[in-house]
Amino acid sequence: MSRVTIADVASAAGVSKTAVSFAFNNPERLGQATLERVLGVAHDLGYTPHPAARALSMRRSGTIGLLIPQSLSMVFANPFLGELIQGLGELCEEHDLTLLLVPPLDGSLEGAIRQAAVDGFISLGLVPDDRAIEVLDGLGVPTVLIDSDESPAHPVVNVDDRSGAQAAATHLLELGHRQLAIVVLPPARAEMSYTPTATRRLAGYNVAIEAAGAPTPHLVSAGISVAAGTRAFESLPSGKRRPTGVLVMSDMAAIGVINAANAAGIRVPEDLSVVGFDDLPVAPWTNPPLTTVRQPIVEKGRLAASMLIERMKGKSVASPAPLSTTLVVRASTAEVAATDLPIKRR
Amino acid sequence: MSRVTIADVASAAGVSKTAVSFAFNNPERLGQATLERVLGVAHDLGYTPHPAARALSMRRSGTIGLLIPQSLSMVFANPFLGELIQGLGELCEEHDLTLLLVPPLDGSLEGAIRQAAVDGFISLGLVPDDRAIEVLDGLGVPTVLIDSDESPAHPVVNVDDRSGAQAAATHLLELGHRQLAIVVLPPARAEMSYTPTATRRLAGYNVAIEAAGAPTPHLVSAGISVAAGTRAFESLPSGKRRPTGVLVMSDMAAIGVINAANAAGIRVPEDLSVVGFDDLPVAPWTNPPLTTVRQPIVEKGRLAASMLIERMKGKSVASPAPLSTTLVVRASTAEVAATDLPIKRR
DNA sequence: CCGCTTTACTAAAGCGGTTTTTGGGGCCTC
DNA sequence: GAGGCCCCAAAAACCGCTTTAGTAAAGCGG
Repeated sequence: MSRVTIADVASAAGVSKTAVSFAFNNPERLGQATLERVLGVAHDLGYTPHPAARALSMRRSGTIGLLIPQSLSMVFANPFLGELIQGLGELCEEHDLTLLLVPPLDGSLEGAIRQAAVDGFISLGLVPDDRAIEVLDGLGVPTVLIDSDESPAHPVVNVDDRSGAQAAATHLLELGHRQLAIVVLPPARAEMSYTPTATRRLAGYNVAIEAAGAPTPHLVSAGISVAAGTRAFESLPSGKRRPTGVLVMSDMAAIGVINAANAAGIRVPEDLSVVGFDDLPVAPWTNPPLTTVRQPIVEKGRLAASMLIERMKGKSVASPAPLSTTLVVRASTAEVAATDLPIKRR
Repeated sequence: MSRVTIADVASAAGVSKTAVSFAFNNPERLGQATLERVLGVAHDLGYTPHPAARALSMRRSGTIGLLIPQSLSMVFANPFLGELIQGLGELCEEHDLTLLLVPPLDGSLEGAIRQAAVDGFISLGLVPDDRAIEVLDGLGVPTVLIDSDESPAHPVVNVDDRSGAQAAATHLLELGHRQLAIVVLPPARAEMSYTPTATRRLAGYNVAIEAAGAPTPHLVSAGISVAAGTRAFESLPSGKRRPTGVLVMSDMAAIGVINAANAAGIRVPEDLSVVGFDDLPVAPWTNPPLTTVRQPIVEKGRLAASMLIERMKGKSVASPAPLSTTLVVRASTAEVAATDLPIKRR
């Protein structure tokens, strides 16, 4: 009961393999009668070209790979990826492409890359000189980077993390907050330093804080899950050094912070202001609704996919300007409480 | 600057292609010295076996396909899929597999299937006699069905939709609601009837309603997005025939219903009780927190993936019993208001 | 009826690997 | 010193498809 091959169809229809192949890919090169006969026989036999054989022969698999630096269960816990895929998906479907999710296999992204039969890669959060990207380059597979550093070798799609972060910090400072904490995104892979995204956001926060002459904020690193946000809250200083405002680099972690605060009897926003980052669809529904920095995630995916598709056609594309971010003020931020005002401390 | 092939490595190392292949796949068949030399040369040249060629030759691609009946942008708007992929992903990574998302291409799932070089398929929400599944069978690719009907030909992973739905309806009825509406999941594909899931949930709702002798509920069909829920609410009867309780087959749509109700000045749960289905992570954060039926989505993915992997090894696996569902009561449901009590109408 | 182009189809050479089979020494054994 | 074994490595077949180059027959103007 093995698979029906092109040779089976050919002999059943009394023609050559070539004719069968033409029937599907080059019908105008066949006579009307033969064409119909071949197609008929192929259909009766339930013939489908073997995708791998086709890919090998045509040097094209009809698939693009999404390079994910962490495990799938980790990264899909954050709706961010779902949003991104919505954007990628639109373009993929438009161009008859399927999307392969490529997480590290056996701890190694490079190994996973080698195994992936794709026409192009979209990399998420990897710096251009990551080993994995170098492997990609060696292979000559077109690649587009999302949330990375500027690179001469690759087109890169970014948002204006810095301005967004700066706006978030400024917002808190204008509400009178001085004692701030920052919840930083963790490195994509254990041995690395901050992700490019985290670095830019951190810079944005700090610009505003320094400009306002506020004290150096307390830094905590936390994953992108609600649970990680909870842990981050618990590691914040308490007592009189407790921050009155927290800048969180991810909405999911921000939700964790809010939950943990509520559980600890600290009211948001009365006792603690929280600002997220992303503006995920859940942001308006949290309790209280989350003040956050909006970034156009779906658009990011769409743009990256369209650029990759251009590259796959052999055209060269330039990195676009970073997409703009905007602060969305909801109810998780408020003026600092009177008792927390710096003036009280004098 | 074309790709480095096995032949390049072979000639550079002064050996045959066989030796190079053995160096990677069968190292013990090579002498120590040759092995090291070949591996060294391969590394220097940056050689990586061509995945498609490898797949063709080995009859194995190291990829499993997730068959998605709708467009990616549609289906990823619901966190359900992200949850499911968390479960699938765990098993994939454990077994060094990557995950290919296969939505309909050019409107045709079958076409997309043919193009996908995978070792097995997981199908979401398709009935066993769907054309797409038939194509799969013809190909002899192992397949596991999620959210489908019982099938002798395929293992299928389901949850106990019926009991869950029945519990949800019973809950509302016990709170005194009589005038109910049901928001049904739409067919997976335009030409089809209700999905297996929708059918089972509907049956569960109806069992409870009939047992309580309540009037026939109003039926509305709506997609799985918030916006669809909003539209569903707007098409509910108003005036004295307005339902006091709504049973929604998806949390996202339930959120839309709540939003729309709030916007229309109808309070949840005082004026309207809403029950969802899924218990997505957002359910506790909605305003008010959503009463809903919990189904173990991640577990569903895990189970389906592990079954598929067994099948891919040639073992045959039986469909497990439906995973259990439980009603989670939160704040979106309450006793029917006095003015709505049937007794008032007499 | 001859040479030329078209039309309709086929043979064979890839695509880049894996795997089965074959063969060439070197070392033992009797 | 011939035969037998083992160890390594190479040759060749194969996976299933596409595509180039080529051929036989048909069409056609003169």
